[in-house]
Amino acid sequence: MLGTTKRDRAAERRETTRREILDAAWAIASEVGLAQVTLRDIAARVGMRAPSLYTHVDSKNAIYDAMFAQAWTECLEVMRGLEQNPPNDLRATLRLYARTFFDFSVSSLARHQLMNQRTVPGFEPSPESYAPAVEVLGALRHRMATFGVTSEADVDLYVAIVGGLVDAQLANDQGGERWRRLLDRAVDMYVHDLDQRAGATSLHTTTEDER
Amino acid sequence: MLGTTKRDRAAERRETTRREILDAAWAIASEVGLAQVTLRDIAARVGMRAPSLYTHVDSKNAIYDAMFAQAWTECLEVMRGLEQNPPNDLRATLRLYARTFFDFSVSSLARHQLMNQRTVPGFEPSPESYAPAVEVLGALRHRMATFGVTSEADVDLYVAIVGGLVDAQLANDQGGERWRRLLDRAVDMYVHDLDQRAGATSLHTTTEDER
DNA sequence: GTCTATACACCGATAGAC
DNA sequence: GTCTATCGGTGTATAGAC
Repeated sequence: MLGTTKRDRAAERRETTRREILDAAWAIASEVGLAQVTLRDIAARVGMRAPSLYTHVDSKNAIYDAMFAQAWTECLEVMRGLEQNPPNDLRATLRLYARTFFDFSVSSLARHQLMNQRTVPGFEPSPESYAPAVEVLGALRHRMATFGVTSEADVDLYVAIVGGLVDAQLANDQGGERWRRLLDRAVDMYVHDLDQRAGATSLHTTTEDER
Repeated sequence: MLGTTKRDRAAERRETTRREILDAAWAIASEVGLAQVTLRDIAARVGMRAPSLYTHVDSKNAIYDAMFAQAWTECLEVMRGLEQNPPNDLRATLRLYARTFFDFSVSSLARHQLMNQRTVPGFEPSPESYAPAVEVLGALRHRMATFGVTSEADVDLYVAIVGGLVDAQLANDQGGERWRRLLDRAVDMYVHDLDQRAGATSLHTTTEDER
């Protein structure tokens, strides 16, 4: 049917333009900073005037929202990729997850600020865009549960430690490895704490002392 | 001398006005958010027009800079206050420092954003304003050194852990205690790791300086 | 010295012509 | 769909009143 084809082509074109807008926004964000992205700059990069963007996006924050969803979706894919050939002990798993998330986070300051910090004044992610972020945490929770780590506090502590290392790295030694070097040590000390607690409650699920 | 008195009085008045401006900025920041502070709102609160502020401050970022210095100076005083009757073992000391810094940070979101996050787009603290922040870290370093903890990595890890807990608390459970409850556990596991390493390096627990 | 009015350049967003 | 014109908002520079 011709009508359908036409409509598909139009939708496809629309999609492409939207992609170009987001790509332009990412480029500007990584060049001059996330908060320094302006609609006029985005428009100029895709060959438009600023108001024309509004036929493709609802607002500037909608652009941030789409970028937020993109970032966390990409993160989710990276973390899901780890489930292919997973390590069979807790320590190696948490080391791998920590390093993967760390490297992903540290590889783009603008993206990390969008994902994890509130560096854009008025922006609050929509529930739909927030979903993949929740899923990343859910995947981690599920993975940890297979090793018997199920308590909220245990997961919270792991998340806080890894997040703290990421933040410290980006804030104080951007492009360096000063905090990255501490990842394995931090995980080991966390796992040791878990083992100790598991021993106390006689909930031993993993063999330890590999290293 | 009359001249001197007059000049003193003028300077005093100037100082007072400056204080009022900063107080107004803090008030607005805690009410509507740090980035939502506008010169016109500050001016209105101190009974001025926006441009008049420029006779007392150099720019809006200069206001942020002064607030940054205030915040870290206050933090320094709080942390210095702990040196009055200090605990005599490492664990208790690090627990105390962590909890004190945590509670200080968590008690004002706007202040924490200004001190530790880059939530204000164009703002970068001046070296003078940054000084008290460095001093806080220096005081911690000195305190830890009295217990033989001198390596940069050891201090870095402690800072990252505490900072990670603070960020997680403010980002995910503002006003709650979900991550605050993990403070002692985190410190204990950190101290245990230190002890283990001190044992592993057999001889020197204190003379492990690096870089 | 303090403050004001005015003005400028920039921002996100809207209205309406083509 | 894209444009121009414009609105209300921002930080800030400056000239001049008191």
